[in-house]
Amino acid sequence: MKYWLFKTEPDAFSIDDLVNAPEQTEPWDGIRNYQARNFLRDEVDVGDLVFIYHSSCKQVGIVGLAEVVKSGYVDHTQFDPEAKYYDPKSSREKPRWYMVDIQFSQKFSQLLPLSIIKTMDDIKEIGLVKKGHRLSIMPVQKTEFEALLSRCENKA
DNA sequence: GCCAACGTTGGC
DNA sequence: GCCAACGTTGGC
Repeated sequence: MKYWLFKTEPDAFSIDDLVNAPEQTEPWDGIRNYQARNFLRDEVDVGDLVFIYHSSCKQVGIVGLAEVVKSGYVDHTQFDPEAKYYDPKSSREKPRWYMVDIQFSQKFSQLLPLSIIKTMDDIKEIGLVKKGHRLSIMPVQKTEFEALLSRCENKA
């Protein structure tokens, strides 16, 4: 099992939207970055755990946990000229972009702010704390995942 | 809204 | 294949 962190802008899609989604499950579409795509297509597996992270908003940080329920498949929105993430250079014969489905697992009673994550002694590798790392899909080491998770859950 | 740090594009 | 220009991300 692997661990991930997915960024989302809560104005577009928040943890509460995931809670309210049918079966609390949502396709994670719209990823248009090759490195992130490679993770979605090749490495994210059913059963992997995913931190949901709110970015570009007032309170930036980890807000909840989800589980992967469907591994990489073609993101059909790339073929739809009406869609926000339409990619005219992609084709059905050679699709460029992939997505996975995730299901809500839990919402933490308090958001774990990025500012706190940056001060945690045992959190040194996650992309969030590294300069200039902007990937919206990033792997999380098991040890760091566990440290972050316990920090989130102990903050009742 | 600013701006630093990336990623992508396209001319050569 | 280089690299300048441009677009995007995302914290602050």
